[in-house]
Amino acid sequence: MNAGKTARDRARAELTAEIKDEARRQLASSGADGLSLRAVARALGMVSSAIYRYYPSREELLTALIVDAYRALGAAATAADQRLPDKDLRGRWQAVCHSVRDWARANRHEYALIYGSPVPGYQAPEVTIVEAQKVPLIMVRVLRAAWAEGTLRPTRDSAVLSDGLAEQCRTLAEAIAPELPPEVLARAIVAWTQLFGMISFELFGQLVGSVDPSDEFFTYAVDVLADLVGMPS
Amino acid sequence: MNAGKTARDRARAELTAEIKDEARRQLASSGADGLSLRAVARALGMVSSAIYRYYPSREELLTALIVDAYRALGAAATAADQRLPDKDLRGRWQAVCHSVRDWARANRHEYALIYGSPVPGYQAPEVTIVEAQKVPLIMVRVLRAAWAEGTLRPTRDSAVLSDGLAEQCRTLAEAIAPELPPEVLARAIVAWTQLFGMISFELFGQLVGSVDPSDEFFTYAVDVLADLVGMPS
DNA sequence: TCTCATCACAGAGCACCGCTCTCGAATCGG
DNA sequence: CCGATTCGAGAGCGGTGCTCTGTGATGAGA
Repeated sequence: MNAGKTARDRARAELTAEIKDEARRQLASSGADGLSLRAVARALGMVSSAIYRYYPSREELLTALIVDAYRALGAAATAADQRLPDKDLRGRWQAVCHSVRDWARANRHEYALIYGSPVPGYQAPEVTIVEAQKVPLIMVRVLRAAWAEGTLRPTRDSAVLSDGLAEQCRTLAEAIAPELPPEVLARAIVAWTQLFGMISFELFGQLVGSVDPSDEFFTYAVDVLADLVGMPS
Repeated sequence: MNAGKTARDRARAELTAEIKDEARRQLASSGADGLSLRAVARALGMVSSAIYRYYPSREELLTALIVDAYRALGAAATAADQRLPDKDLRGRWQAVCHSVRDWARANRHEYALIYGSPVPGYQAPEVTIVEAQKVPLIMVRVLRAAWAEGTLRPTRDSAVLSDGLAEQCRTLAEAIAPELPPEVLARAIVAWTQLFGMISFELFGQLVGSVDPSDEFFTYAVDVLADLVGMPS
């Protein structure tokens, strides 16, 4: 893939990657706040102004790290899903949820970077939005499989969708899962927000004093969620 | 309350408050990252080093703002709960949930400060932990009222508590609600994490492209949650 | 009321940050 | 081989948190 490129081009691609790698290392050890272009430059033995030849600003570097983080998380979830037999729907659902948590715990600062408080004034470019949809899409994929099988259980409680919400869910369904009724999608979104809510609470220290360590609580909650969306047991 | 204090003491208390107020103003407009001691000092017409007589570091100022934010949120939730008749349990539950969201939307940066990614290396002092428990305690209070009435509905799905989780819930119950069985408390924690998960997703922009605006979704989800914890309808 | 310790504040300064500009050297395409 | 482009180094700007020092105001005890 580097064939036909000049030495300069190859050097540029390599350095761009090295800068990002070093930045990721610093992100992992000191968080997004502690990531400094000057420190990255220092670690790479170059002068700080040289970095700007590769990333025009600190924000662009962070964006690159954000995209990578979403990709890595999506890959982890996909792998977890595919590791189980297609027919084991509830198992797949649970595996996906657990893989997200495992990745988040293993990459706390990268998780915080993408699911923590956004930097004020930061406008997420299109590509990050696309990557961010990966995990929910995998969750929907499992749901679709269950729906296709006809084993997805109907909802059992009193909450009903308002007209506007049903409309939003139908619009969403058109884009990602045309056959799913709005009720199913609405519950999927509940499950989605719940999943990340738990993980954020655990990682951000809100669970200290209640269910910390939270392994068993997480397993339990994932089970509750599986029931909520109607996953067959 | 200032009686018996010297002029110096009163001036000190006043300035301490003024600094915090100005800091809160800056927090509201530019977020925690943008809060600068120097800017606060400038706005107050003093030199930056003078601030350190009142707050020994930026972190201490942030801690003061964090405590205030927890207090304000707790107060909002309490007020929402008390605004409804004691007997309207489901209404109280929903009102508390909505009040949290409303407060968060009206004070985005303060919400991000307390429920977003924590500053790396930041150790929450005891007082913030106490204040942080206010909202979940109010939720538990409504639950206890329903339990006392005998109208709390039993759980209806397949998820069962593991031994360790049941033990954690019992320990927690001893501290805050001795009569509640672990199953109820476990579900309350699910609801708690779900509530803040939704709000964070909404405020941090993760809902863009699915259910944004999310008013109706939130109302729906709160209803689902009420069912989940067994709130009578 | 005088005295002396304590306190508040201004200012200078340190080390860091993101970012810009300039300049000479290396590299490239024609 | 030559002109154009790219690159790295360095200096510099304005900002940050924080420390230190000197000076004047304030307060409590004699």
